[in-house]
Amino acid sequence: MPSTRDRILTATNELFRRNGFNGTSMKQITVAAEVPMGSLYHFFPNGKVQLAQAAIETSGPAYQQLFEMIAAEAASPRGAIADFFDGAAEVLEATGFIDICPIGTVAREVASTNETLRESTWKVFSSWVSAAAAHFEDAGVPTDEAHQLATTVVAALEGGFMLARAAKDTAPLRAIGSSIGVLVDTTLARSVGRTTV
Amino acid sequence: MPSTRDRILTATNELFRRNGFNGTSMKQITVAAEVPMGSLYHFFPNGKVQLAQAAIETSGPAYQQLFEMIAAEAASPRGAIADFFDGAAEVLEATGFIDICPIGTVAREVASTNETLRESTWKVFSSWVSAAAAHFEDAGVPTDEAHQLATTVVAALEGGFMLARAAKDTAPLRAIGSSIGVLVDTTLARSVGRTTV
DNA sequence: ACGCTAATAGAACGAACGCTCTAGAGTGCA
DNA sequence: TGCACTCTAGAGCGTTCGTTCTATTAGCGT
Repeated sequence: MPSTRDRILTATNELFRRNGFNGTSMKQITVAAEVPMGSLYHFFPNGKVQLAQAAIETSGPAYQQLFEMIAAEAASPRGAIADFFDGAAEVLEATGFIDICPIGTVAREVASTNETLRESTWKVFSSWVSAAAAHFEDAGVPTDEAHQLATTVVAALEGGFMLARAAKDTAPLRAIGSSIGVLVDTTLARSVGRTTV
Repeated sequence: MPSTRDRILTATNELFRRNGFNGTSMKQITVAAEVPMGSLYHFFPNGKVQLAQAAIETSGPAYQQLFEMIAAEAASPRGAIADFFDGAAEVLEATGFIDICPIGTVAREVASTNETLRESTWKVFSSWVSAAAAHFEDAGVPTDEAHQLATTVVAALEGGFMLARAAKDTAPLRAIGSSIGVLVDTTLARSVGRTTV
């Protein structure tokens, strides 16, 4: 049995994946985490925003670690991209199209209404972009171009989650993965061509 | 002064852009639309879901019309892409980073909780994809590939909205626009090469 | 055994939620 | 003028929201 605090964070992220920030109530979280109200406010005395921030900033690095693991096992950047999108598609199907990324949903919900949470979401996204950009740089893509490509990959992934859930079908996600794979490959080929010659 | 019904729909979409579906209350809508509660339920007797559905399904075609206008004025598919993303970036800046697309936010909020609204959001997205795919086909891209590319463009656009709002900066959106422009160009070049030879 | 702090437990608060209801104002046709 | 119907108007319904509150129960160093 994980610690009370961990159970709260896990339950929060899981509920955010289904219902988002505004669609999730504190009561729901206590039920899902099997924790009394008092414990919730004991660990997060500043309430829902503080809890959401903690949930975002713990799940962010967790996803990044997952990405790194997939990237390490893949034979090439393009292979890693394919594994990302295919893996995401499988998770979507397995979970009945619950959102994969709780952060994307929350990001759009709170961007205009809560500066604290907006900054948290961006902190996570930008760290993902930096991590992906580093891999593209390693493969020979110039810094600026690598960063741009990494930004596109993250955007396409999040956009893919949205379309696949709206469609209740993984086809859009797989199509996007294929397109992004092509983009990564052509970008790499162009960069290597330039730097090698 | 637009009709009461139109004022309600406009106010609803505007509030959805800021606060999403769950973050917007019926009371807020009556205030923004300058309409009494009675009128709201007169035009949308089935309540918030019916109102949201109407808002989504009226704004969807409106955006599509805007897309078509931009596409018609652009010199090439790639130019159209650039105009889309640059235009979106300018709107974001001008409005203080209020969401451009109310549908994307709502889509992720309700996908797991309301089948009616999920279907509405997908109806809109898939019509956008079809419209974009038609343009790529006109430019010589085979049907399947055109559809895949169009899906990617929509996903990248929505993902770009998310990142730009989270960052409070249009740089991610512009970077993504540039990448997608490259992708469109290479796909077109490859298709034309194949079909011409 | 004691005292102190961390954590558990859930009832209860005022505010806000989506929605219903009844009453009246406006409009067009006979 | 009188009738029928659409629309306006907002108070008030029961429910749920995020949060606070007081009380009780573990865990642990001494």
